[in-house]
Amino acid sequence: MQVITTECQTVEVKLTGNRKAVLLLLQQQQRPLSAYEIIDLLRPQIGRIIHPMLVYRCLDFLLEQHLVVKLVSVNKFMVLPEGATEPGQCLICERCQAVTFSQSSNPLQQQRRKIAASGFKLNQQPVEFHGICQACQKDDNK
Amino acid sequence: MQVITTECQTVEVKLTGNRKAVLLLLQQQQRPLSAYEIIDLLRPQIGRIIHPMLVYRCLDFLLEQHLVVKLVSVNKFMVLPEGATEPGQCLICERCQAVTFSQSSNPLQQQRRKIAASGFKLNQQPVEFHGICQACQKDDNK
DNA sequence: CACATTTTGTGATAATATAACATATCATTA
DNA sequence: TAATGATATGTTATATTATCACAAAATGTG
Repeated sequence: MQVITTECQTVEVKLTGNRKAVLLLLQQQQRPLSAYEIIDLLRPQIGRIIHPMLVYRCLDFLLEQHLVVKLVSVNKFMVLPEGATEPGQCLICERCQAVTFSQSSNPLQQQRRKIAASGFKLNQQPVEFHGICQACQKDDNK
Repeated sequence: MQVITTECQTVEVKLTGNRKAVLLLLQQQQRPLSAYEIIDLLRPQIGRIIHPMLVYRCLDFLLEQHLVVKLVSVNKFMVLPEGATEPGQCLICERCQAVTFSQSSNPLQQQRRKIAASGFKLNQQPVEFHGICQACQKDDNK
C-alpha cells in the first residue's frame, strides 16, 4: 500500500509500477491520450511489448480512483488540471482535436442540479461539448 | 432528386433506397442503434450481406442532412423525437444504456450561449450526460 | 448518346476494447 | 514461515467500431 498525492487529492492506493507509469505519463502530457498512444509512449520507458490489456487495466484503476477522467466522446484519457475539484466541462475541437477543460460555471451546475432533481444520478465526469475552437475558425477564414 | 418530409423538417435530398432504409429503421426503432445493430436489423429486409461501409455511408449522409444524430459517447445513431428543434440533451444510463432525449432547458441554453460568447463555435449535437437512471437506482436497492 | 458525377459493392485493414485463463506477487494468519 | 486467499500481471485471442481503396453501377447533364 502506498500513499499518493496529486494536485487534486491524496489517496491511499496500490499504485503499482505500471499504474504509476501511466499516471505520470498523463500528468506530463497534460493532454488527452488514447490508450494506444499511451502504449506507444510507454514502450521506450518500459522497454518491452505492452499489451493493450495492461494499459486498459491501469486506466480502469485510475478511473476508479478518480485520478484520471475518460473523454467518452473521443476515447481519450486525461488528468484534470491542478485545482479541478468538480466535474466541469471540456470543449473539444472537431477540427484540431484540442481539448480545453474548465470548471462548471453557474448555468452548468444549475443544469446538473436539475437533472439530479429529476432522479437521474449523474456521474462525476466532465460534460463534453463539441465544436470548432477559435483558432480553427480563424484558419477557416484565411 | 426527391423531397422528404420528416417530423422535423422538409429537405430535398437524394434519399436513395439504402439511405431511406436506414432512416426508416431508425425512425421505427425510436432508440439509438449502433452501426452494426443497423446492419443486423437491415439484413432480413434487404436480403443480402450488408457491408459496414454501406451503413456508415448512409449514416454519414443522414448526419450531414441533420436527419440523424450520433451519440458520440456511445457510438450510436438515432433520430430525434418529433418536435425536436434544437440540440437538447441526452441522459445516458451507464447501467442499462437507456437514452432519454429532452429539449435544452434554460440553464443549458445559457451555458451554450456562454460557450459561444467565449469564441467556441458549438455544433448542433445534443449534449450527453452520463449516469444511472432512476429505474436502475431502484434495482440497485433491491 | 457521351461524359462527368455520385452512389454502390466489395475486400482488406485500422483503431478501440474486452474475454479468458495462466502465472506471479502481495497480505494475512495459522 | 508456510499456507492460503486476494490482487495484479502476462499473454493469446477475439470482439467492436470504423475507414481505406478501388472497381462497378447508376444517375444527372449537355
